[in-house]
Amino acid sequence: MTSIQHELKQTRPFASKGEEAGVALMRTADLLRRHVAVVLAPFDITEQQYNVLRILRGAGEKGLPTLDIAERMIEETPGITRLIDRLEAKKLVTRERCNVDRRRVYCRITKSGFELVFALDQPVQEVADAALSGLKKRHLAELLSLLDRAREAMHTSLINLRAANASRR
Amino acid sequence: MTSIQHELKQTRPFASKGEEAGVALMRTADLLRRHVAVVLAPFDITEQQYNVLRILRGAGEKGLPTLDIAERMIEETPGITRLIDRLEAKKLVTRERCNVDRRRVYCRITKSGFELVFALDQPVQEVADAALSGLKKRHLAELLSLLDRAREAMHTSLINLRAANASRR
DNA sequence: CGACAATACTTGACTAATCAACCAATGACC
DNA sequence: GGTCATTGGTTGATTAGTCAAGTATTGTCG
Repeated sequence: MTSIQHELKQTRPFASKGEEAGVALMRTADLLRRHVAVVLAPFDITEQQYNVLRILRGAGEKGLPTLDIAERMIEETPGITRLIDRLEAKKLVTRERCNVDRRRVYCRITKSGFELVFALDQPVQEVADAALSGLKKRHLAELLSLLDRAREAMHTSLINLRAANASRR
Repeated sequence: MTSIQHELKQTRPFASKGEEAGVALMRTADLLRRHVAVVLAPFDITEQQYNVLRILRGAGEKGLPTLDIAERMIEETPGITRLIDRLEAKKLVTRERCNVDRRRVYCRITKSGFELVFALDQPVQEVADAALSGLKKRHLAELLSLLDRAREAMHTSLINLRAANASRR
């Protein structure tokens, strides 16, 4: 009986190693996500909102068009517009329509948004390191390389899957 | 520049290896989650609903009390009651109050719920294997062991974190 | 230059997740 | 046996996520 089976009190075995690794992967990520959420909660922002703020900090002065932000999110987010609506309401970002290409809306982080992300830098790093403290440096590097390798295959297969699914209608 | 930085078009470096591994972990898991979601979509159930059905299949005839299901979920779900409400509405599970301990509500999978999970076994396993096809057997085993090790530390630290946060009020 | 496709969002309608407050049943203790 | 904490679950209010359809702008090509 593997550790993940024990954790989830599973009675039946996994159909394949891939399925087992997949379940372990999603569960581990969820646990980590919740670590971060606990740190963010007192500041009244969600992980996704925090993710946007960090992206916009990285983008600098000129900001970034809405959909470019969506592309850079850790977790895919179709509701990017309303996500940014909420950040705008909190005055953590501003939006401005681009004059060169009037379809685009540039988003920029505000001063108070910047201060918020900055204040969160240390606690977030600390919680991430603490959460993964079970792994030594060498293990972290190994994990990273395995994950990179896994994602490579997934990136193309997800596109294919969706295309196949869409055409089925 | 690492692969995850390139993927997210990140301009600034990660503060620590832990943070970088954490981001890679959440992104990889999200990608996998979406693979599964695409497979489940035609059957009109979400990943969480599917997770509950699989748990109840494993539980067998006698079923499982509501909160016991919550404990076994891959992703933590405070909204377990309403999640099962929806499964009940679809006639995929039934609920019955326990006569021995009248606080408990036992949930059981129905015949059509069982048939649905059964029909999904193969496609779900296939998509998981396909998604992780970048990793050879040996790699999967390594990944699994690294994830197990990571979760061990997280399990206790999350409880502590939440307790510390709660008492701060 | 005019039709048509593509891009970059936005909106509406709906479903799902979250948190706190609640209620009922049980267990523990004097 | 009566109080009080605990357990197991539900509900209400709010926020967030999702999908499909819509609008405005731009780019393409005959």
